[in-house]
Amino acid sequence: MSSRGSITILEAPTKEKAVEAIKSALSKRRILMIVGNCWVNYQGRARSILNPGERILIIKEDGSVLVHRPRGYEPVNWQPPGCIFHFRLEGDLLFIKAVRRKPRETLKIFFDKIYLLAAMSLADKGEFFLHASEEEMQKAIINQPSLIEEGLRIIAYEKKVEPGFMDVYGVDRDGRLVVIEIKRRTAGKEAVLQLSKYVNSLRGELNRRIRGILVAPKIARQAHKTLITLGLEFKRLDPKKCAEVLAKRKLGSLEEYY
Amino acid sequence: MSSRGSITILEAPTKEKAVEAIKSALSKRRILMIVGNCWVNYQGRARSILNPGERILIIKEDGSVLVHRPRGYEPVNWQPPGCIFHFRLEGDLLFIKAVRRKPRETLKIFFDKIYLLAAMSLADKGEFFLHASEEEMQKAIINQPSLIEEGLRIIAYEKKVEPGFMDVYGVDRDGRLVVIEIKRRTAGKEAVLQLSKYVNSLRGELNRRIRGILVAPKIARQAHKTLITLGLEFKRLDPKKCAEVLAKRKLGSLEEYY
DNA sequence: TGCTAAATCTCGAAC
DNA sequence: GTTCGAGGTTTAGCA
Repeated sequence: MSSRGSITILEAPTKEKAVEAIKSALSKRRILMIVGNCWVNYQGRARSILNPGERILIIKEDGSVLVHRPRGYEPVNWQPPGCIFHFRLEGDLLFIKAVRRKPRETLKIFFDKIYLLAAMSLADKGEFFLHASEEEMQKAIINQPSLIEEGLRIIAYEKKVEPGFMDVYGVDRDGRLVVIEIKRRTAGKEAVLQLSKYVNSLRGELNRRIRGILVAPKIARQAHKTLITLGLEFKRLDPKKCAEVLAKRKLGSLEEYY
Repeated sequence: MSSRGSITILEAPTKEKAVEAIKSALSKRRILMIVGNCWVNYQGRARSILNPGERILIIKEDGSVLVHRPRGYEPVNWQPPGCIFHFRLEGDLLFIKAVRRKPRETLKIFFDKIYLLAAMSLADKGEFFLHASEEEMQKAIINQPSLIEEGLRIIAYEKKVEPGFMDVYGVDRDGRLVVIEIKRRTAGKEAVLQLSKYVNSLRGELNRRIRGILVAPKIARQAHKTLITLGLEFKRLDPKKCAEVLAKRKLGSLEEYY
C-alpha cells in the first residue's frame, strides 16, 4: 500500500483492508475505483443480473456509480448521482450496495477478487465548452436569417404555441409566417411531426397561410416524403457552418468595437 | 512499479515511463486507466474544449475512450469503440489522440501530471440479463392479452405499416381492429403521436373503425389530452406486472412439462 | 448503409 | 414535482 499526495493505491488488498479503505474513502467523499472479479444485481425501474467477471467499479464523490466491462462505451450497470452506500464483508466477499431514492433503485455488487483499489480526491474546476449544438444553429439563424433564405425576418424564438415551443418564428419576403424547426443532425420523422404540429396549431389559431421549414444538415428519405405530403419544406444547413457564422459575427463586433 | 498477474500499476510515473506503458498496453489491447491533470479537445460531429483539471481516463480493449470528471454519471468526453490511437511526449506533456473514422472524430488529451497509470487484461464472460423492458411488456401482452382487456385476440406484433412498426396488433371482442403502442415508463406526447400515426395509416388503408391503445405505467397530463382529442385510448400497465406474468407463464409451462 | 425506435437513457429548463 | 426536448446521445434491429 502507498499513499502519495491525495491518492491511495492498494494492490490486491485483502477484503478487510479493502473495507477499511472504502469506509475511509466514502466518508471523505473521495473517488473510489475498484478493479476485480464481481457480480452485480440491479433492481429499480427495471431489474438486471450480471454474472461474474472482471470489471472496473467507479464510485464518484457525488455518489454516482459506474460498473464498466472491458468493452463498450456504456457502463453495464450504474447508479446516477446521490446514492447512499452500504458495504461490508460477507464471508470472503466484499459487498457494496448503492441505494437511490426517487426512484427507489438498488445496486448490489459482490467482489470475490480485488486486483486494485484506488481512492483519491480530484480537483476539477476546468470549464467545458461545446460548439455546434442545436442552440448555436438557432443563434446563427437569428443573427443571419439569410442562412435560411433572403428576405426572412425573425419575429421570435422559443415562442410558445399549444403543443410546445417553436425554435424560430418569422416572416418571409412575401409576408407569410414561417415556422422553423432545427435539428443538428439528420432529421427523422419525429422532427417532421414536431414541425407539423406547430404549423397546424398556428393554422388553427391564425387562419392564414403558414410555411413550415425543417432545418438540418440532412433529412431521412422517408421523413422527406412525409414532409412533402404535409406541405412542409426542408432547408439544408450544417451546424459547423452556423458555428463559423457565429465566430465571424463575434469577430465583426470586435472589429467594430476597436 | 509492480506487475502482478495481469495488472500493471505505475504510481506517479514519469511521462517517459507512461509512454512506454501506454505503448505496451495498447499493442496488447489491454485496458488502460490514467488518473491525472489533463485538458481535452474534441472535434467531430460537434466541437468541445475542456480546460485543465484532474480526471480519470479509461481506454478499453475495443478502442473506446472515456474521460470522467470527479462528478456525474456521464463522461465529459468520450469516443465510441473502434478508435485508432496516437500518443507521444510533447515537451513535458503526455499527448494522446483517439481517432474514429465514420464519422471522422478526433479526441486529443494532454496530461501534465500523472498520478496513477494502470494497465490490465480483464476476463469477462459473465452473461447479462435485463428484465422489465418494453420487450418483456410486449411478450406479456401477447401471452396474456387480458392484461389489456377481456376478449382481446392478438393477430400480430412488430407488424409493419407505412410509418414504422406497430408493437401489437389485434382484434377486440367486438371485432374491431386494435393497435397497441407500449411504453415502459411515463408516456409523453411522442408516444401519442407514434400511435396516432399507425392508427391513421391503417385507417387510410383499411377504411374501417380502428382503436388505438397506448399502454404504459403512466401518461403525461398534456399527452393524455392530446390522446383523447385524437380519439385514442390509454391503458395503465406496469412493466413489473408484466415481468411477473412472464415468470408465472414460464413456471406454468415447467409444471406442465413435469 | 440508412433508418427507426428503445434506454434503468441522463440532464437541464420551464411550468 | 412533472413534463418536455436535446444529446457529439448509444445501441440494436431491420430493410
